[in-house]
Amino acid sequence: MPEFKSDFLRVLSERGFIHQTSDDAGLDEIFSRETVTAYAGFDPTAASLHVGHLTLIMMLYWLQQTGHKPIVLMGGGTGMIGDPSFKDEARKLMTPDVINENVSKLKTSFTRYLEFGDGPRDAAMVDNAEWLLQLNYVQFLRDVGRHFSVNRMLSFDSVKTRLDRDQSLSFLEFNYMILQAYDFVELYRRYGCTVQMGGSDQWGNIVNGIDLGRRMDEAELFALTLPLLTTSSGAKMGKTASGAVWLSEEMLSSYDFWQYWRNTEDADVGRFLRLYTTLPMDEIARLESLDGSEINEAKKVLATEVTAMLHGREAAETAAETARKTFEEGALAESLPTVSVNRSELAEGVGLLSLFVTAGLTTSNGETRRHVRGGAVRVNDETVSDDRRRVTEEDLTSDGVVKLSLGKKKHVLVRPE
RNA sequence: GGAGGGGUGUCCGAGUGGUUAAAGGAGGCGGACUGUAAAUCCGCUGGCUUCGCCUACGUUGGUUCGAAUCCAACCCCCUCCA
Repeated sequence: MPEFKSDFLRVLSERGFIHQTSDDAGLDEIFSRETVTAYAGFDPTAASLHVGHLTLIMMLYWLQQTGHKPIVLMGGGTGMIGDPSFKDEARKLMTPDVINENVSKLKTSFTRYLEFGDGPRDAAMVDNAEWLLQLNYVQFLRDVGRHFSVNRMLSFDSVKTRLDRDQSLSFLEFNYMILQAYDFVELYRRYGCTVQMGGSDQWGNIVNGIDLGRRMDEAELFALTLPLLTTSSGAKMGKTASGAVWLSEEMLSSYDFWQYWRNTEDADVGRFLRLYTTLPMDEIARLESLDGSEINEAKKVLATEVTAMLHGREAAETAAETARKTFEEGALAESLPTVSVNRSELAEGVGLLSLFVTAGLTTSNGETRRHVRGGAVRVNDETVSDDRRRVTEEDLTSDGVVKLSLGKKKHVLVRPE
């Protein structure tokens, strides 16, 4: 691994952020010489970012911390098309309404990581809909399209899977990389942005932007990509049964977010501490060297630190404390996720099956029933074997709640109202 | 526009008239073992008022006692030709 002069690249390098750059020496040069403006793009394909985006966000964080200017580019325009890179088939087109809504929701996730403002090093949030939606087709083709060779575009790995599998790649999708390339040039013109960062799957798109910048403006632009993250056992980051591990509190509680990190595989602890926390390297080295069950301490630190950055220190401490009480004392923690039921309903008795659905632990009565058969369902820590069991006021503990558990890890409190 | 191929459950993928809620795999969940880990083994994996009923194999109709399987029309995708 090369030695870098610039603070930014040194931090990224020692923490394992760098997969590939277009020019190690050139990047190092500009980062040590001046305040660099760099951007990363996020497409509004869902109403929340997920853990997979976190690496890129952390990269932007370090960029700002080491004295440079990050730009968060929302893909309000490119979202109208959909990135075909490495996808097996075309995504469904999203309606402009959904895109706009997603764009506005995604913005909130960045506020804890970056300081936005108008200063030279303040982060900026830009939406490429601003320029992409007004392009004049023929003019665009003449200005930008003439710089692209279809022969070359077809040779990119990112579209090869589609072509090799004889699946259609629509002209619409084929244009995605041109628009992303154009974004880079537009940001260079507007903000003097010279670096684009992204996942390794974006390499082709980014390099296209670099070429286009050179051809149109004789600009010297750079690419910096991140490794595509998987867990040690090869699973993609951030996938669970209930879907992705979302960053939005609305879509995933801070307690569940904390739990996700707490359950990190041993082999990933060090890597994740470096990537997703801001702890000093020697502290990470110490945590990482813990053996056997002691590594659980490191996992708790990891979970708390990552949660603190996203949801705030207080929420993280609460989640940690809730987990400690629940798992280590077996006690009933007040702050477990809670659902409320009508008190009069409870007086009559609520069916266990549907109560689990209400609590969000299962998605159907049938699923609950299967879990009962499998011995996974507990009420106040007692295994339930009768799927017709009803939950009544008599099940209320001295704390006035009923604790429902699915398996060893998922718990929800039911509170009468 | 013409010729051919295809659309199956979360995904991949078998199935070409009946015991098919649909093989197999992946993924996911649960159980055992552990350390809220990994690996391993076992179970589950459409819904419901569950000895039964309902929905489901691109859509809509039809043939039949009976269809994912046969027929017709339509929609979408792919390949080649124009």
